[in-house]
Formats: sequence, C-alpha cells, structure tokens
Amino acid sequence: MASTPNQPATRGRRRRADADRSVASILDAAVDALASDPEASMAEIARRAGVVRATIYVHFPTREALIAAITHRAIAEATEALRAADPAHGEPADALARLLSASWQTLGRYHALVQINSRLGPEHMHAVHQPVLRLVRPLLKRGQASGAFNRDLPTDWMLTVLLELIHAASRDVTTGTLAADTAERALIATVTGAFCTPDQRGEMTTR
Amino acid sequence: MASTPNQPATRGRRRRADADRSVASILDAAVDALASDPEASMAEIARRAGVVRATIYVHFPTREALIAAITHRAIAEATEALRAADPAHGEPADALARLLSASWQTLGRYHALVQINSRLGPEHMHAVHQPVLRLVRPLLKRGQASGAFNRDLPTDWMLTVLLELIHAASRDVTTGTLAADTAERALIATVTGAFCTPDQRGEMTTR
DNA sequence: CTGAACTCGGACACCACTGTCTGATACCGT
DNA sequence: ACGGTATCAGACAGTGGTGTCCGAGTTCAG
Repeated sequence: MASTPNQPATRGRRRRADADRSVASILDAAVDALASDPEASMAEIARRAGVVRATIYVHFPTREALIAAITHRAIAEATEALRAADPAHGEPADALARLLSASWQTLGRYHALVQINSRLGPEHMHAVHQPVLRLVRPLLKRGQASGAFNRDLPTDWMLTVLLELIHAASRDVTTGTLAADTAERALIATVTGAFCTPDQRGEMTTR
Repeated sequence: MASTPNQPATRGRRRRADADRSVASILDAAVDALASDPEASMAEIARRAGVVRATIYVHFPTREALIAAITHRAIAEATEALRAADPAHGEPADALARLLSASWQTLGRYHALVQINSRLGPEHMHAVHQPVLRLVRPLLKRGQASGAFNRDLPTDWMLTVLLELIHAASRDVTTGTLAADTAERALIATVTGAFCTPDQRGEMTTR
C-alpha cells in the first residue's frame, strides 16, 4: 500500500519533469518543516517548498500520505548509509564505531520523523524500522556471541539505545547544546562504553 | 510567574476541599492523557478527570497554564526522588546506580512532558530542568574529577544521555518492548558502562 | 507548435479545538 | 441551615487546519 514513495496522480501516463521537481521540493520541505515543528501545517510545508498548498494534494492525497512518503524515503536513506558502513565486517566494536561514524548525521536529520511515527503505535514503528534492524541486529548478536558486547543487555534494548542516542546527539547539536565537532566522538565513546565488555575496551583500534 | 502550581481563582479567599480534589484529578488526568498523546485535547483531559471541560478553565486560565502546572509538579517530584537517592554520597559509580534505581520509574512517567516542553525552545527547557541539573551535575563532575567517569565526555552530553535513556527505558516498558523486571538492570548497566572508565568497571559494588 | 500535464491563486465547506459565558444545581465550611 | 463556592450542562464565537474544487495561466514532451 505505501510502497509508492509518491503517487503518479494519473496511473497510465508518464510523469512530467516539473512534477518530479515539485515532488522533490515538497519532500525536502516537509523534512525541514517537520524537523523544526513536528506538527507543521501543510501551508507551512508548501511555503517552504515554494509551492501552492493545492499542489501538494496533487501528489499526496493526504497529510498522512506525505508523512508516509518521507518516512519511506528516510528509511531508505538510512538503510543505505548503514549498509555502506559494512557492519558484517571486522571486530564488532570497530564495526559499531564505523557504523555510528558513517551514519549518525544522516540518521539524526530525521529525529522529528521518529517522534511523529512513534505516535502511530509501537507496531507501526517496529514495522517501519524493520530494514534498519535487519542490518544492525546481526552485528549486535555477533558481538554478544563473541563476548565483545555485554551479553546481559537485551538486543532490543541495545537497538533502542543506539537509535535514541543518535537522535539525542543530533538534536543537541542543532540546539547548540553540544559542539558539532565533539558530538561524534562523544557519541561513539558513549555507545561503545555502554555495549562493550570491560576487558574488550582496551583492544579497540581507538583513533 | 509560574510559581503557583494551581491558581486559587479567587485570591483572598481560602479554597474549598472539592476544588482541591478537582485540581488533583485534572493534574493526574493531564499527565496520563498527555503521556498517551502529547496533544490530547482539553476535552479528553476533562473526560479522564471525570470533570466538565469548563471546570478546568476555572483553575487554569489556559491550556498552556495547565501544562506549566504539571511540568512544575513533575520537576518537583523528580527533584525529590533524586534528592532521596543522595547523589553526593559514596563512590560516583555507586551513587549513579543508586540514583537511577531510585528515580527511573518516577522520571520515566513524564517522557511526554519532555517532548511537549522541548517544543517551547531549548532555553525554556534548560530553565525548567535547572533544579534537576543542580542535583545531578555535581555527581558527574565529581566522578570525572576522581577518574571514575570518562573525562572525555562533555558533562552536558552525559546529562542528555541520562535523561534520554531513562525515558527510553520507560517508554519501552510501557510499549512492551522491554520486560519490566529487566529494564532497571539494563538501564543501570548501560549508563554505568557508558560513563565509567574501563579500570573502574570492576570496582563497583555490583549486586 | 500543439495538446496535455502541471501549477497557481483563491475560494469553499467542514471539522476539531479553544476559551467564554450562562443559569441551574450540588457541595462545603461554619 | 445558610451563604458562598464549585461543578455541571450546554451553547457560543473565533481560530486554524484539512481536503476539494475551479478557471486561468504556464511549462513540458513529442
């Protein structure tokens, strides 16, 4: 049902280039607007996109559909960033650090989306995150199996911690609470500290 | 200005007992309602409180005032819980664990409040949290000074991590993602792991 | 260049919520 | 039991958002 990131409006026909541009502007504007205010109005999004409100409804039948579209797109982007970090390779602690380093800014852009989608119930949340979890969970399992990560921590909890801290770091950077250049180091140190077993801490390829 | 948790409506007079009851019901209902939906309507809050909508406006001139009141009350409760955990005493790592153990459920109830208040700007957020920070920050500073906590982590970031993980744990418990009896242990293990320096990990009075 | 696709600008009905007000009724303090 | 408080029930205007529609103008594709 939500498999199409944007609706072609007319089904049989091809879509024109300016329509593509509009859709792209709207999607970008929606991410921006919702980031600064999770319940930004359609009018506000249209304004940012440099488009009239009705134009949005040409491509997205409802506000809900628009949010579904940007969520879909965000997940795709996140998945890509995570895959690029190659979580299946190398020492778990190193892989984790690599993954955080490569993806935290990308993922962090969407903390508002998380907030919005989390209002749609946990099962929806879980379903939406499935692709991301598929990539990260094996790494955590692997780390716990090898003894690199703390076996006492439930894997689901570790995933929560991961996502939550990424979003927190991103938020703190945008509000100015945390210096941008310190953020990545702090984030990595915090997460690896939380996950890694004491005896494994020294063995990391730190810096 | 927001120093009165509830407005007496008439200034010179004493307030009647049923009015006290109403105010209490409204406050409780507001916390509940806003926890399940951060933008619950006044009507919904009134319904939960077993009160007519107009009654709310007798005690709180506006929605904003009501939210300010429950925020004030939540902060007071949190401060109390933290103070009871006596953060100034004992080894930093132990004190931290004690503090988490004593307060995570109390604090966790209010994750919706955090979400709501964070929309009012970072400076407002900072001002509101001042009493909490006053209690926790010295412990973190002390731990970093003694070498028990990682000195590379900015103190503000540590505070963020603390609050964020408490709220995450509470949320995961209410959604059923995390078992209630596991949550506290996982939370403490995660936070102490994140903050404590490797050589200090073993020295804790674990269990 | 021409027709089709698209955007614009503005209007529209609809809905949910906020905050105010009323008169009638129940409750509490003394 | 009396008088002042408080609640109730429901109506009210005002506001701001959503989704739909239309006619006129613009831009793209072949």
